[in-house]
Amino acid sequence: MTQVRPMRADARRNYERLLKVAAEAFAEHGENASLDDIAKRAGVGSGTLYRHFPTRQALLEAAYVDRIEALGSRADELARELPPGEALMEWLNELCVATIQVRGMKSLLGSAVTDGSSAALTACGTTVKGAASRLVEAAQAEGVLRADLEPIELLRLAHGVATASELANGQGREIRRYLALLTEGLRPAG
Amino acid sequence: MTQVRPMRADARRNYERLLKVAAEAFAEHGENASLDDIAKRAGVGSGTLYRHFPTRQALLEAAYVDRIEALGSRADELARELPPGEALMEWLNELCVATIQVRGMKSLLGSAVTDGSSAALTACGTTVKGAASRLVEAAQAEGVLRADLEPIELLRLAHGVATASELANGQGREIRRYLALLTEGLRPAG
DNA sequence: ACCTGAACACCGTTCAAGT
DNA sequence: ACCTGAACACCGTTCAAGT
Repeated sequence: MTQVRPMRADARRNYERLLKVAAEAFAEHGENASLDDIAKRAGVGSGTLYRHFPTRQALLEAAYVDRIEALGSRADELARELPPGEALMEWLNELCVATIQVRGMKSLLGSAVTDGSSAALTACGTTVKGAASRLVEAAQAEGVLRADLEPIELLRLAHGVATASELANGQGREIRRYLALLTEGLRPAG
Repeated sequence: MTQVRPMRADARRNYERLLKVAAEAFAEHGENASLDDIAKRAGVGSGTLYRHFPTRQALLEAAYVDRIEALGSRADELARELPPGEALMEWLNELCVATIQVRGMKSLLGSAVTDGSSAALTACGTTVKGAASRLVEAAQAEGVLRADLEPIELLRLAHGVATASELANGQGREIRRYLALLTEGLRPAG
């Protein structure tokens, strides 16, 4: 573990202002919000932004850490309240909703499950994959989920479902239907 | 129908050079290839590019019209050769492969099935949706596909499957597996 | 140790002037 | 009727100078 020195007071202040402004900017303009504009609105030079967050991904991740953590603890909450199969489906639904409705979250969640992505190894990726693994294993132990399904595959498919719902432009109204189609398959019922 | 006046010789020459160069540029740099660079490489002013193709989408569509048409006729070819269910699955597989492997095609195919997108009404959207409809109806008539599934929903889900496969970074190796998971559902077999 | 902001390279889009 | 390319506004990134 690398020992983290405490930041100088002005550095810490800038860091926090940047995070606050960045969250607003991503919410307003989406994941491609202007970095220069974020620095200006936070009242710092653009170099300062780059010092704290070398890449757009880094800033995106820092701005949404708490939301990702919330998704993680939500998984365990659902696991306590519902049977494994239902807990998994409900969590996937909330994951997809966040993917679509929280602007900037999509690219973050996407790179968390991208093979070979450096972001996949960061806090965000670890949290999401951990949560998915616990729910998947419980559902498989119960016999309500294919045993050959890897947690990361399910996360990728959920990202696909979110993408499909996004194309329908219904602010996520189609998520439950598309998740159900994935779960039940495309063959006629019965 | 609006009568199309033939283009002036130099206009036609520029139009064709732009298309050729654009296809190369999209293949090389992806859908965000620099428009300015395309104009330069085609030896025309940037204004000329904008005259012929007012938006990036318009250029993208023009550059890939023939590939889209090929997907359309491929659907009918498969319908003649295979039983309806297999023809549909094979076509979806080829659609997903094109989505991932032909750079620039993804955004085009995406906007073709985006609700409210102007591109959805263009030649590209009509062709793809027509092909999907024919295959879907045949499969439903045979009783191998859910009767409540709309062709456009299936196209959106296929786009989602392509996205999921893209995240796996396997150049499309996962497409067949992910399509199978969608078709068969996530519950244990048997 | 950290911050600033000018400087650079790049891009999309428009439009007055040209043929 | 069509083309050219300068002009404008914008963006990401770096780095010398400052505190």
